[in-house]
Amino acid sequence: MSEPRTARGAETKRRIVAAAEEVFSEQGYQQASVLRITERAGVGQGTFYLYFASKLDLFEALVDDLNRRVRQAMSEGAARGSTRAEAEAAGFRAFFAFAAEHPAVFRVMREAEQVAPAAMRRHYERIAASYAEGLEAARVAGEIGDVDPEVAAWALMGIGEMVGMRWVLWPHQDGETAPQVPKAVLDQMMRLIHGALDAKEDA
Amino acid sequence: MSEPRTARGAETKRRIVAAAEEVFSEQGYQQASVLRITERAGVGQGTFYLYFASKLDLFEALVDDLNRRVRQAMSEGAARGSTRAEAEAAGFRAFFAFAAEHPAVFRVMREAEQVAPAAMRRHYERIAASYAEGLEAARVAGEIGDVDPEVAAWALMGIGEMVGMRWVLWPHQDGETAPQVPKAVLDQMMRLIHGALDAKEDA
Amino acid sequence: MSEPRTARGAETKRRIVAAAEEVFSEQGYQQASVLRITERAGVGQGTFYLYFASKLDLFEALVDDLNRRVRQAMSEGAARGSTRAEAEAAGFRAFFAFAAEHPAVFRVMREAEQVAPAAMRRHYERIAASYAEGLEAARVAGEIGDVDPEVAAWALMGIGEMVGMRWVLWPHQDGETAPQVPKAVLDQMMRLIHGALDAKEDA
Amino acid sequence: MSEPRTARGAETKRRIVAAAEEVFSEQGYQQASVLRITERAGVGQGTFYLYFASKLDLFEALVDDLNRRVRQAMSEGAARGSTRAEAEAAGFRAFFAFAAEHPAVFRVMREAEQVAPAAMRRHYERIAASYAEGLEAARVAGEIGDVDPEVAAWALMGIGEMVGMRWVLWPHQDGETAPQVPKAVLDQMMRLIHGALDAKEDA
DNA sequence: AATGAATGAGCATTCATTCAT
DNA sequence: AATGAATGAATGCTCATTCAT
Repeated sequence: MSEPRTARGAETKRRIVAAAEEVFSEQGYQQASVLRITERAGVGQGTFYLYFASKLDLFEALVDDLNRRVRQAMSEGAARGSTRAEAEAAGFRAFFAFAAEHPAVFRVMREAEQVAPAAMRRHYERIAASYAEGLEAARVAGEIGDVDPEVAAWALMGIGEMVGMRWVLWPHQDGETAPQVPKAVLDQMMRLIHGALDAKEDA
Repeated sequence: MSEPRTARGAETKRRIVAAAEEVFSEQGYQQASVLRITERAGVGQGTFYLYFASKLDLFEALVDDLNRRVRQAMSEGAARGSTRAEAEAAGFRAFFAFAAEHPAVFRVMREAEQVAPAAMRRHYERIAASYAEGLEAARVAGEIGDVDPEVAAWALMGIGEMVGMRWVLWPHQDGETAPQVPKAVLDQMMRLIHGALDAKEDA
Repeated sequence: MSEPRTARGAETKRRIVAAAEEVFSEQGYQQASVLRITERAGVGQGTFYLYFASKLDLFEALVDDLNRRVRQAMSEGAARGSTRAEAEAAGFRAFFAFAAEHPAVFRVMREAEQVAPAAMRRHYERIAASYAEGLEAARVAGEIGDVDPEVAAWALMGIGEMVGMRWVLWPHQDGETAPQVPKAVLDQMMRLIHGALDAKEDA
Repeated sequence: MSEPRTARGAETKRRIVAAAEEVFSEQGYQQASVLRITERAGVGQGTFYLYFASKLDLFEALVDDLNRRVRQAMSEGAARGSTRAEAEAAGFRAFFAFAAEHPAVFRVMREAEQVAPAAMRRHYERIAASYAEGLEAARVAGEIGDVDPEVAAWALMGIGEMVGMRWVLWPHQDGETAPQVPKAVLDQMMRLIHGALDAKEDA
């Protein structure tokens, strides 16, 4: 197992990761045998071990890859909002859109709890850190109330996860056009979030 | 496979379910072989199939069982609060306490996404329905703002899940005394929730 | 395991044998578990071992039982023919009728080759002996040619088996009315047999 | 499971089929575990599933393989006879010789009744069709009487089966030199057959 | 006489991984 | 770089049989 040394090798590795995302997402970690992944990728079974030390190694690589891509999508989304509140909503919209395209971001991550716990923690911690950073800046700028950025970050992430699972993943039938979270739901959700963050004092 | 017809049989079945909660939680669905479960339960391997049609059948039974118990714990907890806000906080505390005792409520459920998706949906839907009912009553009574009870229910559940995973499950080392969510975190979390629900108007 | 000592016990044993004929015939020796047989018989699983030492013991008992009954049916059939030729045809007709009612006489016997070879040999040898005896008497009486009764007996039995399998067993769908060998086929078959037996000289 | 793509693979598959004929014949379908077959073939247990989808799949392949070989042997045998009657006797001799070498042709086929009924029917139907064709030609040529070729074909096949079982299979002890049907028995049998087929008129 | 509970041996099948080419 | 062949450990499940009641 080693890094590809030629363009052909790099392409082969890329195809294996792409196949893995599909197969892990459709069938879960255990059902997704190395054979099925290599068949989907159109390479021989032995080829797998040129680029990955083990099935678990590939899984962890996929977790990290998904994490990188979902954060990228979210920050690009958020960049399109002109106000803080708009950026926030746009970030969530981008997350839901990514999840609709890549249900693996739910399915693989949830299974990762048992399969690759460290990789799974990294995933959530990175997203939370990113949220927390934005919240802290907003707090300092007085755009939101005096909330604890870390707790708020995890709370917001939990809301996104659960709403996404409920309104993106579950209506999603494999092969069907990916659904969007209904506008009314998204609006209600953002209203709750703004209420939570704007709170200046409380009981 | 059938229901036990004697007291001895009922006791045997109970021991298998208890063993399964431990083993599934520690090792995950795939690693938790039927042999390991029956050894933990102290019964023969074949005995398993007197009471469960398959390993999956037991898993689904466990999901439903955990769901029943966690809802029971939450409603008992909530009953101890005298005001609505106190009841809410007490419900979350009860949830976190249950999760500390039964980490399976996170681990098994997350894995259920791939293993027994229908059972897993039932779990979340039942909890959400319970939350939504309480929120609707509070809304009608004017105790909270004019929120959509269903969206709010899923949002609250997401917060509980994520905070629980971060502050109960992760610090939890198997065998070690079960941790509590730090008071400061719980307070911050409740403050966010109250802010979200009390919102009277919004952008 | 022992003989029943009461009328109730005798009835229980009878029900087990009757259930076994059905289940062995439908599912084969291996698929026919003791549990399935006792369920069909409407008795408890342990009850089986009051009357049979093992599953194999029951199977052998069933082979012998079927053998007794098929020979009984054939000799009763043959007794209805007034001439030798008529008796012969009537014997075959009775065999086919029995086989239609009791496909086990094919299915169980064929499987017995591997499961209980001694019992299976007894079955064929007894029928052959019976045929041979009749043929020898007919030969002495000059009713048939100078054939070797033993070879002829096995040949006739082979014809009956194969024609029965082809025209009784195969058209037979479980649950459907039992078929008869078409008259034209039976006539052709008897013509061949008479030709074979009447042969006085040959190349 | 797929066809071998290299010479090495083809050789491995061949060894598995050869081992299967022995083991199925000696021990029967159920006792012949995949492990026992692969041990006899000298390959790993998993290798089996490279070439066969299941134990049953191999069994059916073996039934078809035996059928092909026994028909080949019979037609080669028959080709050595110069007259029709001689060809017929030579065909039976070839069948008995094959059966002596390959008792599986009885044992496997008889068990196939329960295990793989469709494959077993194919076996008998192919042989019968072959017989019937020859008989029809002989009938048209006036070499035999006016018999129904299909009924006669099944009758002849039944004779061959039963005589073969009685005088080839049963005297056969595994490992011992393969027996031949005694000449006297074969002569008697052919005499019966000629009598049957030459019949010009009958009741 | 009858039975339901219990068991452990046995088996078909899957699969991650290694290796020779 | 690529691959198909090979493997053996692991596992879910079945089942004949025993036994306490």
